[in-house]
Amino acid sequence: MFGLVDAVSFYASAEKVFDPSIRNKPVVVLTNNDGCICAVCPIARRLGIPKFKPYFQIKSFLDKHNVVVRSSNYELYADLSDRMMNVIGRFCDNQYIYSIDESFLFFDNYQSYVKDWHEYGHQIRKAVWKETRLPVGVGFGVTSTLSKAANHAAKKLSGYNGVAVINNKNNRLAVLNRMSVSDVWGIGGKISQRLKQQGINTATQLANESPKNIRKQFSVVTERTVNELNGVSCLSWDSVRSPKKEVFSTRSFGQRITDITILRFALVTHASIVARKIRRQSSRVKKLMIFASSSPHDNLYYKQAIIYPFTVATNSTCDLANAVDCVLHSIFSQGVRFYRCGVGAIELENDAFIQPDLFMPTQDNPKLMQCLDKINYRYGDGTLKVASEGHNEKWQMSRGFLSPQYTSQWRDIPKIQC
DNA sequence: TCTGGGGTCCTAGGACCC
DNA sequence: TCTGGGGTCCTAGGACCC
Repeated sequence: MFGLVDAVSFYASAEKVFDPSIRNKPVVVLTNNDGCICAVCPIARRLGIPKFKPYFQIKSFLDKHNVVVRSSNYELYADLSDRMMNVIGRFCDNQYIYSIDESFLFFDNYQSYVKDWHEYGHQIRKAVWKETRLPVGVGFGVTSTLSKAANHAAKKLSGYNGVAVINNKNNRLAVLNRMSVSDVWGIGGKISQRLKQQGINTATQLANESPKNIRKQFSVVTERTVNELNGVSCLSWDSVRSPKKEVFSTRSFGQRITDITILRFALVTHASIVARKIRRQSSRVKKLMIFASSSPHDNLYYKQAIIYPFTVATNSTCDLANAVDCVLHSIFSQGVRFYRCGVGAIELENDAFIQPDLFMPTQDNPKLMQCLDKINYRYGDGTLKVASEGHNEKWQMSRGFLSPQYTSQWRDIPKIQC
C-alpha cells in the first residue's frame, strides 16, 4: 500500500500558522519578486482567484475583496515543512519526501500494519494539525499513481473530507470516474490535449486503454501511468535520497539590470550558491552553464548561455567565480535590460572519484571551503563571501509583503502579550 | 511599469566503434 | 537499379513534476 500526504495550499496555510488573525480570511502567496500568485487558500479559491496569474493584473480585485497578500517566505516554509514531515514520518517506517509539502509513505505488510485506512488517514490529519497547525490531505492507493489520485479526491472531490482510499475496484472507479484525465499524475497539458482529441476525457477511460497502444502513441512513461491506474505498480523509489544530477541557482531581478558590474555581482552570487549546494551533496562540477536574459515578454528577447568546462571537476566557490569572470563579457550586451540570470552545474561528478590533471599540480584546498561553510552555517549564509559577490542590493528580489521568519530568526520570534 | 525557480526522465538522431 | 549489421555514447529537445 502507498500513501500520499500533502498540505492544503501549503504556502498559504503556512502563513496562517503563526498569524491566527488571518485564518478565516482569503490569503494568497506570490512568487519571487511578487510576480505571480503561486498559492491560493481554500477561502480565496472560492472567490475564483486562479493560480499563476500575474499579480499586477489581479491586484485591484484582491484589494476589493480584502484578500491578504504575502510574499514567498521560504525560510518559514522550509522550517514548517521539516516539522510537518517529522510528524507524518511517525506513521510509517518508510517515507519518501517528494517535495516541500508532500511525501509518499510505503506500507509493505499492510494487512498487518493497518486495519482501517480511513481511520488511519484521519489520525494522520489530526496529528499534523495538532502539532503544526497545517491542514493536510491523505490518499491511500495500491500504486503511487493511485495514491496520488486518492489524494486528489481527498482534497478536491466532495464527500471525502480530506481522506480517500483506493484498495478495491469499487472505490477505484468511484474516484477515477470523477477525475479528468488531465488530473492524473504524469498527464500534463500536451498529452491530455491529445488524449481528449481521441475522446479520452476521464481517468477511467485512460485506464481502459491498451498500455501497448499508449506506448506506441506516447512513450513508456505514459504506458506506466496506464498500468499504475490499473493497480500494477511500475514506479520504484529509492529510500536514500540520491544526489542531484543538476544543480541550478537562478532568479529574476527586483529591477531590470543594464550595468555589467551588477550582472557580475548577481552571477557570482549564484555561482557561490551552486558551489555550496554541490559541496553539501559531495559533488563536483565538470560543466557549468552561465546564462542571462531579458524578459520573454519584451519585444526583443535576448538570451545568452555559455557552457564553461572545467579541466578538473571542482567545488570551490573561487573556481566557479573565476568561471563567471571568464564568460561575463560574452554574456553581457550593451543596452539589454536584463531580467534574469543564473548559474547551473549541468555535469556533476562524485567527490570521491575525481580525475586530476596529469600535468598541473592540484590547487585544491578543501580546508578553505570547509571553513567558509562552517562559518556561514553558524552565523548565517552570506556572512563570509567572495568579494566579487559584491554588496549591491540593487538586483535582489523584491518581497514587499513578507511575513516574519517566526522560527528561523531570533528577532522574529512571536511575542505573547499579557 | 509589472509575468517563478527549481528538478527528472525519455527519445531521436548523430558520431563513432568494430 | 541494387551500398552491412550490430553496438555505445552524447546531445538537444520535449514532456512531465512541484
